[in-house]
Amino acid sequence: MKRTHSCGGLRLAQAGHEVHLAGWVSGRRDHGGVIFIDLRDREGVTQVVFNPALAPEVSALAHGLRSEFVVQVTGKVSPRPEGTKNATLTTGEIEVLASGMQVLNPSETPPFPLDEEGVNEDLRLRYRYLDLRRPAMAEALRARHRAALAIRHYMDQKGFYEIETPVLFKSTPEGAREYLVPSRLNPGKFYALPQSPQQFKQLLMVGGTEKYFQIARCFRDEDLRADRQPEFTQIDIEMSFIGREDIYALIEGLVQRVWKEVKGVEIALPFPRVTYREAMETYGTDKPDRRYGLKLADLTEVFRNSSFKVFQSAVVAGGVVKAFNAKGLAVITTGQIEDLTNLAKSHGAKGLAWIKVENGEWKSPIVKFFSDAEKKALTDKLGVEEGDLILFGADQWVAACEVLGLVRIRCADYLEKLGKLKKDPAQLDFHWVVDFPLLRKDPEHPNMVASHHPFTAPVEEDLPLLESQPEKVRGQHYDLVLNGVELGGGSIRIHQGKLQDKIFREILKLPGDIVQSRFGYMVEALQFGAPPHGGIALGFDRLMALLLGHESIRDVIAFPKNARGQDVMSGSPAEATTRQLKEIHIKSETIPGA
RNA sequence: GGAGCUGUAGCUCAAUUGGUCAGAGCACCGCCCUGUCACGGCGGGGGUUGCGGGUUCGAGCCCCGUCAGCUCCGCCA
Repeated sequence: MKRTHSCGGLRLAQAGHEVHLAGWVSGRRDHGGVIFIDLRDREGVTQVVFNPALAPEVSALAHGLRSEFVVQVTGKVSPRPEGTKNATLTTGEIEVLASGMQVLNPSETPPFPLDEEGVNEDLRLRYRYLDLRRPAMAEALRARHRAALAIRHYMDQKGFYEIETPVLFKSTPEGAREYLVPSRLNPGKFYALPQSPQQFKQLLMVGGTEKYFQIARCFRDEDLRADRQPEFTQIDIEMSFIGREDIYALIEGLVQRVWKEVKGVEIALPFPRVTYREAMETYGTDKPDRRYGLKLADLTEVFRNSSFKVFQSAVVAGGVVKAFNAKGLAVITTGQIEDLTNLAKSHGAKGLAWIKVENGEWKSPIVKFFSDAEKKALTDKLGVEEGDLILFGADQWVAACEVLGLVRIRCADYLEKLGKLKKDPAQLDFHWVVDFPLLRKDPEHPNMVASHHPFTAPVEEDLPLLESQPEKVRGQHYDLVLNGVELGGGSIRIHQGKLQDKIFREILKLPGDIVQSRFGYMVEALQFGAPPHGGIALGFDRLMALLLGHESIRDVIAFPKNARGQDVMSGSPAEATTRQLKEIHIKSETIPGA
């Protein structure tokens, strides 16, 4: 053994013991005579003292130590002299008086300091193996391991089996764009990497497994975000003979366990339920951040007969007028108003109407169109006061809500920077969003499409509406939301083959041959006595980011990709050779001769 | 596909209206220093201001283009 203790473990109790430590030099203070080295491993830091009076040869050697050298030290644990204890270190009561030292490996000068925050992320990713030595990253990996263990213990206690499902799967083009994997043995054919183990976990239920879970890697070839990676990890769960309430109870217990074991934080149960309709009406999103107000109000009736044509015509067209009061944001700059307008426009709005209330005056390009009655209704409904900013949306219901929902979030950011609003990460507003519509209209599609996926079961009492008013049918779907982040979602599935087939053919109107080739085996499986079943998937990376207070899931993944899906350390993705391409029967447009 | 922000030493950043502005701290190298923990002192090296054009007597600063990183919109059944 190269060491007898970790660099985080020594206390006064070990005083007088001869120990071996090994680790990285994280700092040195060379006084010419005595030299102090902070020796770091993943458990902590211990001060090593080289005293020329006690160990002249070793001390001479210690002059040559530099940052990130890997060394092994032999010495005696000694209480620090009075007045030199360091309360910021867990090992601060003691130090190790070196009697021997060996450099196990020297190091180049690190390209960035490992003891400071705020280093350019691109550089950190390029040297991820150094970045991972930083205590914050070491802590993230430790916590992630703890969380995974807590999940496995909890799921085992609840009677679940952890079962692996294939990574080489089949393309199901309805959902997210997939990564394709060419098959060498089957020229011209491709696997696809799963966007989730959805179909396999349902087939496990048909297979009588009853309770399945998996900490599963999933793949989606879509554009990246701070909370989206091309490969990410889901806590995937499915169970038989259950209803929605069973899933809520299971997941609430799971989340409670994880927060308790990793953070020591007690979470109150049960989580509140919010309907999709209510979330959209009030917050303009199906994953609301309810830690702050800025709630949306409906003003459709106020402007039904307005002389302001933009609002009035939206109502005539069957739409709505919505608004919210960004309390205290009248100090907004012209540039910020322009940003908000661009945000609204990029989401399909024609513009963004606003009113600033400053010095007792309503300042706005549109206020001249408002009657006194309309102004009074606004004041009453939105609680308008000096210093407020009112923002409007007028469109079809979903569009108006969503645009204002985005604007609301951006306004909250502005208010937070002004110190007028606080989004406290310690406040944990878990809630379920329920009663989603089963189907929705998609502008790029002639028919209705599944709001989530086509295996979601309709709410039973809505079944009679499936043919007559499909848009009114609610799905047995549920999302788990925390502080404006969708942590996960799932549903009770359709378990009757006939109903599943009807959804594919008659409601989603997929061509018969497509249904057969893509989902035939699913429909067939459901016809062999599939049990009623349902499940959920939680985003493990997002969960960890929220748990540890990180903005980006990249900070809780050991080797993440950048915003272009590249690993800048290894240089992936990279070109393939002509020979490789030939083997898998691929011709490249960008590689000559391939 | 679109929008915004950013790009100056190894790192984090500064440089008034375009005018000795190529700078600081840390890091690095050398010398000194026996109780520091952000050790201290003296000295030193280090730059194609992302890249390419343009305007100007003069560009880190203004204009155009381009590249890269991040964030957001679209996208994410």
